[in-house]
Amino acid sequence: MPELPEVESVARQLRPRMVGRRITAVWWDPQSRFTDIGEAAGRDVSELRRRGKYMLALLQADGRVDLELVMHLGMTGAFRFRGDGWVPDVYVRATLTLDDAILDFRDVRRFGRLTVVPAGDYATIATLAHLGPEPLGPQFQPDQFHAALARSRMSVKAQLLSQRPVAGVGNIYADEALWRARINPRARRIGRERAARLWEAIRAVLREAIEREGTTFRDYQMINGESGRNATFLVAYGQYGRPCPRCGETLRRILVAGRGTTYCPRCQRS
DNA sequence: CTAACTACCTGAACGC
DNA sequence: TGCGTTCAGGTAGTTA
Repeated sequence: MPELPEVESVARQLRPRMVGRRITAVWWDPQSRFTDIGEAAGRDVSELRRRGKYMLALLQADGRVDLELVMHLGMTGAFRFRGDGWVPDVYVRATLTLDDAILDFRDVRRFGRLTVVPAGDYATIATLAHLGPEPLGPQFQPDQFHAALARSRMSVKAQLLSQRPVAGVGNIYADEALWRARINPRARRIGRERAARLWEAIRAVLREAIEREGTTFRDYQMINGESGRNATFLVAYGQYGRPCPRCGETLRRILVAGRGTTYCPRCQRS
């Protein structure tokens, strides 16, 4: 379940090996739900950005950026360069041939997506088009975050997962941040003070996870095939049945927005 | 429009 | 040991 820290770690490794290269050919599994990425062929990658859980490769032809390759890892997506101890297997769903390397996109569960859009035009990708601010960027501010949460009547966890109040938070870091901020995942009205606490918790949890290059349970790998080191630091996500490290109460597992959710019934009361 | 629900996908874990 | 069932979860599409 790659979320912002995992995608950031992948982007950091991908960037130096993609930017400045020409995509000479592309292949994708016709059975995948990828839209056509054929337009990427023959273009140069001028920049690799990350927005939330998306990676965006700016593509230029004749020195002008006109297209964008949008990449999402979904649940099990990973990029690997041929060589590097990596040999392609049956789960490779797309291949980008660069002028000096071959890059495979491997995705066991096929939840990942690659698609080419006109530069900056995300009309066909609703989540990206309505994506909230970067949690570690200057646009993400406590008051604005409070106002964004107040605009919806969904539970706070469902809102985080929607990517609208803030970009890049998924199931793992939502549970971690809500635990840290002592907010019940089902809470629907979040006051200014608690919004500010959650704002801080999201930033802290993501910053720490990025330092450890993400959380690996099973599938997430970086370009070099290595795992992230954050899994052993998780306090809430998947820790149900264990005592809360803060108050000792047994952490409970519930379903929120259709997702497994772990929280502390004592210190995350409301 | 909003919010809730479901499908997608496949290996791992579980139950008998 | 073997086989069937359930679970995980980000997003898109559908429904109310």
